[in-house]
Amino acid sequence: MAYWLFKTEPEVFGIDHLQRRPAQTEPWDGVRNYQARNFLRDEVALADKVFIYHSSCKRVGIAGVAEVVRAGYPDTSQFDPESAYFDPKASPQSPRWYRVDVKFVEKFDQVLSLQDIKAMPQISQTGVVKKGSRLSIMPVPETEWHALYVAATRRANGR
DNA sequence: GCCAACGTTGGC
DNA sequence: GCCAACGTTGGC
Repeated sequence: MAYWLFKTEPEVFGIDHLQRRPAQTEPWDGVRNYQARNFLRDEVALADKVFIYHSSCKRVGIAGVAEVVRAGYPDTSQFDPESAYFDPKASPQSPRWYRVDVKFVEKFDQVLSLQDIKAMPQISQTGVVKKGSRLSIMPVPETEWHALYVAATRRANGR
């Protein structure tokens, strides 16, 4: 099993939206970056765990956890001329963009802030701490996942 | 709203 | 295939 971090703008779709979805499940679509696409298509697997990261908002950081319930398959929004994610160069015969389905697992009582994450000496690989990292789908090394998870739940317990 | 960093586009 | 111009991301 692998671990990931997915960025999202909580005003558009955040951990609360995911929790309220039917079956608490949602297709993670609209990713239009090749490096992120490659992860979704080739590497993100069933049962992988995902940190939901809130960006471009007041409380930037990791808000909770989701689980992959369907591995990569074509993002149908690329075929829909009505969609903001429409891509005229894509076709069902040769899809360009992929998505996975994720299911809500838990929401942390408090967001583990980017500031706190950057202050953790054991976090160096997870892209979010790197300057200029704009990837919206990024791998999290297992050891860093566990450290982040402990930090997030410790905060949630009020210490 | 600013601006640095990055990805993409397109002329050549 | 280079690279300048442009658009977007995202923390602050």
